[in-house]
Amino acid sequence: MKQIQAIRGTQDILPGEVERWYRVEAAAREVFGRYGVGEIRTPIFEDSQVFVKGTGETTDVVQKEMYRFTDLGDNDITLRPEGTPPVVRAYLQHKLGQGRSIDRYFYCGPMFRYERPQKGRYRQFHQIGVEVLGAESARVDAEVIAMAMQWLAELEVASPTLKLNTVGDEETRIAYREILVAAQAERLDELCGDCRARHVSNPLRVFDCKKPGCQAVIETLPVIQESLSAAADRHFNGVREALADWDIQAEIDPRLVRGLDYYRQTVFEITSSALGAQDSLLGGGRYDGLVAQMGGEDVPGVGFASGTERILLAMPEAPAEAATDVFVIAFDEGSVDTTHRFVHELRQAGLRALTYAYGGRNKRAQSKAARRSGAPWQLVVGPDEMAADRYTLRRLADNHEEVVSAGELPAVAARLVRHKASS
RNA sequence: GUGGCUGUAGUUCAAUUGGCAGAGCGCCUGCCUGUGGCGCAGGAUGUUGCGGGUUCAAGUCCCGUCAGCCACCCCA
Repeated sequence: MKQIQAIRGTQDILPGEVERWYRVEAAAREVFGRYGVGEIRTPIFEDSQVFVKGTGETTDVVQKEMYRFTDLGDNDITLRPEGTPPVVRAYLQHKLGQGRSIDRYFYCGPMFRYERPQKGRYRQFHQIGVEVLGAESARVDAEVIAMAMQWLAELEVASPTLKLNTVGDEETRIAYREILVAAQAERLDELCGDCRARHVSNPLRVFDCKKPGCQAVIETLPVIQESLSAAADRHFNGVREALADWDIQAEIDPRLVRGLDYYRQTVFEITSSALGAQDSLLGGGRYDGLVAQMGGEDVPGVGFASGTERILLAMPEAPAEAATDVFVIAFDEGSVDTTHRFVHELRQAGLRALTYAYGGRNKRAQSKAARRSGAPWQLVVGPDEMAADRYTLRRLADNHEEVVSAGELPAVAARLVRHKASS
């Protein structure tokens, strides 16, 4: 029979690896908390319209990457490919905007896109993202970026580079689109098929194309910065000034364009040179208009999404944290019952205790298991100890020993372990 | 969705022109040593990713398929 395996592009996160995930998530909660951002959890699947309307009908994500199906009740369902539209949907559904002018949320969880898997790109992948709704100030854009940078710094991510651009407000985009379409039309025959299609559907996306022929044309196309409305120009300068004021280096990239339709004004991306082709750790921007697009008031928004797998790839290998405090070894068969009783008592006392004295494992096997566990403390139970009621807790790192009776063991061990944890 | 590279024990990797599937580490047992990253002796583990084909003979050659990786694409 064929071995059943995980679906292509999905993976198991195993013990020993999951601890690094905890670290990323814990740092997110902690750093985001400093900015007043609280967690929101939305369903993993939604009505497909959430993404068709939110992410945008013309995007590749919606057109060819969604896990979209009809359920048994004949509903059009999609496994979420990104986090922003569901947050906006929840924001509207629960009328979260009432009472507060600025709402800040982060989410954390799996996303699904049907793409060809590669390192740093999976069909089920994980994102941690932030959405700030109800603020139009450029300072909030800068705060969101500062928060992302702070988080990556705490995670010791390798060489993060912030790239920043503006795609203009509505007024800018209407004016710029005309100029851009005209410029592209002049050299349409030099563009690839995809770009000729984008020229009609979404001319801004032509900037994403990496084909040499298109690159040659792109070099000559007018950039949006030259068409910025006064308001958009002021906003972008506001973001840049705030970042400069907080000593955050930003590389202005006039051709940075995001692939989702809802971005307006500020867009940014943080890449890492440690990653190869899929080098984007995190991307985001402002999405004024999305809330209205999804049926709400005209509420502005700004946020980002990060790829957890990619952050993990760019993070240093953490030294393994011991998952056990005390490992108890039975010297012989006659010591096994006492060994297990001690383990039980240590656990009752709040310690992480482990033994390997099962089914006649010899001392050698137990000793190896103790080493594998990484437990800083070891206790051997043998006939001599039991006869004298004197047991030795031994710290492997420096051979420090504490001799205790059976009755004192849990309390003494708890004190020793706590002392170590706090030092 | 396109093109390419790679799949051998738990793991890292060998296996000459097609010729008996192996090693290190890890794992298990015994001996030894009262607290062993020791020593000695022994042991287990594979439909060589899967399915076909060529051949006296396939880990090796051919076809298909699945998976991973690289580039494109896309994006976080």
